Amino acid sequence: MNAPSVRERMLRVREEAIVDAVNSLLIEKGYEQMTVDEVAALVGIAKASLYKHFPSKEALAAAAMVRTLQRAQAHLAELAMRPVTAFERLRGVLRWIMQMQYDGAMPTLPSENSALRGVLMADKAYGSLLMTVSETLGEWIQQAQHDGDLQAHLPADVVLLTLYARACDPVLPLLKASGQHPRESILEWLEASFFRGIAAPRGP
Amino acid sequence: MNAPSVRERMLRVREEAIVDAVNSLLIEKGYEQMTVDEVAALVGIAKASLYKHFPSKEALAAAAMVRTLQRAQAHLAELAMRPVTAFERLRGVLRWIMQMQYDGAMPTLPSENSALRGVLMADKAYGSLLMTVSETLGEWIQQAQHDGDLQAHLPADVVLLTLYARACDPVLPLLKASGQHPRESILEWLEASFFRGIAAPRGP
DNA sequence: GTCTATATAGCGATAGAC
DNA sequence: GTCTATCGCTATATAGAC
Repeated sequence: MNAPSVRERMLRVREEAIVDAVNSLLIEKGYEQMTVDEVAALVGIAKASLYKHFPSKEALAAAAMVRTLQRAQAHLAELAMRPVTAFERLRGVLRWIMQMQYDGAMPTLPSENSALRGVLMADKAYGSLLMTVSETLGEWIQQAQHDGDLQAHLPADVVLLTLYARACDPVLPLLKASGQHPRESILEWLEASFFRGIAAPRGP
Repeated sequence: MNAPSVRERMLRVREEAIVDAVNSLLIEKGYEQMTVDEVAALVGIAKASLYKHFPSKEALAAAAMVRTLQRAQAHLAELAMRPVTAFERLRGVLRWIMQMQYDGAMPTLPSENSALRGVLMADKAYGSLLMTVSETLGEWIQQAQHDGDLQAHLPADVVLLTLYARACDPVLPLLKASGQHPRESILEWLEASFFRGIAAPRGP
């Protein structure tokens, strides 16, 4: 293959800037309240120019969510290379989710009745990425259960959904917004409550 | 005070029907995707008539959410009369939330970037109700920590938010929608993961 | 208070010049 | 491929008759 031409590279840079803008608006306002006019204004180009790159608002949002999933996948690949237990890898995933959320870099996954949900379910790239990621996580979950680090009686899909749900949990952003606790405390409390719950350990 | 007149009672019945419709549409589609036309159609009256009862779409949603909070408060009052520990009362609250969610009777609390959030924060009735409920729950949380049933090192506001977050957690509806597990299993798994987490109990 | 009909505004998407 | 200007639709909210 030839090296990308100058035109192609400029195109990619421009589209990356667009996806950046979409991403931050998705984080700030969510899909429904994000307007294409705002995206154009944030990128600094006219709305009509946006539509030369992406055919619809839905495609804009899908591109942003696909990029987030790609970054998640890249982080999984890093974790997979570390010589640690499956449990430690899952812990790493949770930390990554929470750090992204804390830093305001994670567009919250669409909950049940969001219009974005329908958009993503119709997007093939998103769907296949999600399947790949889920398979990797599913293997780690089963391994961690086999190692005796996760409760073995919980179905793997329950654990997987519980983990995904941390990406759209309002607790972390609300605690951050309250300004009453330092970052590390918040991350530790939420990690602990994810793995150990909030109840006191039982006596003998 | 005099007994309510026939007119007043009809008014209340009509408005109750409106709130019912709003509630089910909020559950089904969420605030942004719910249209006032749909509400009117579901109630069976003209849209203009709706606006004689409620001044805006925001007021419609707020009324529905206030009623949900009132029902929550009523359930708290029931729980407060039972001769059980604070921990058991909190467990009862969690079960109530999950049962409402499972039965499709709970409009999911608005997460960070929903327009509904701004609506509710501006609503005085909702705000004062929320404060009352939070105070009751806060007392139970502190009592349960004092009893040694909840981890004492977790700040009460973290526990409170974690509990509230169960009301907008997508895990339960997704598990229900998957159709792979019976209702009671789902409720038990989620209750257990809330209090005990998903990790296996530690060693020695 | 209920209706039909309409005003008003915002937004997704497009036309057409350059 | 970028722009300005505009279309077309939908949704909130209101006017005015009964």
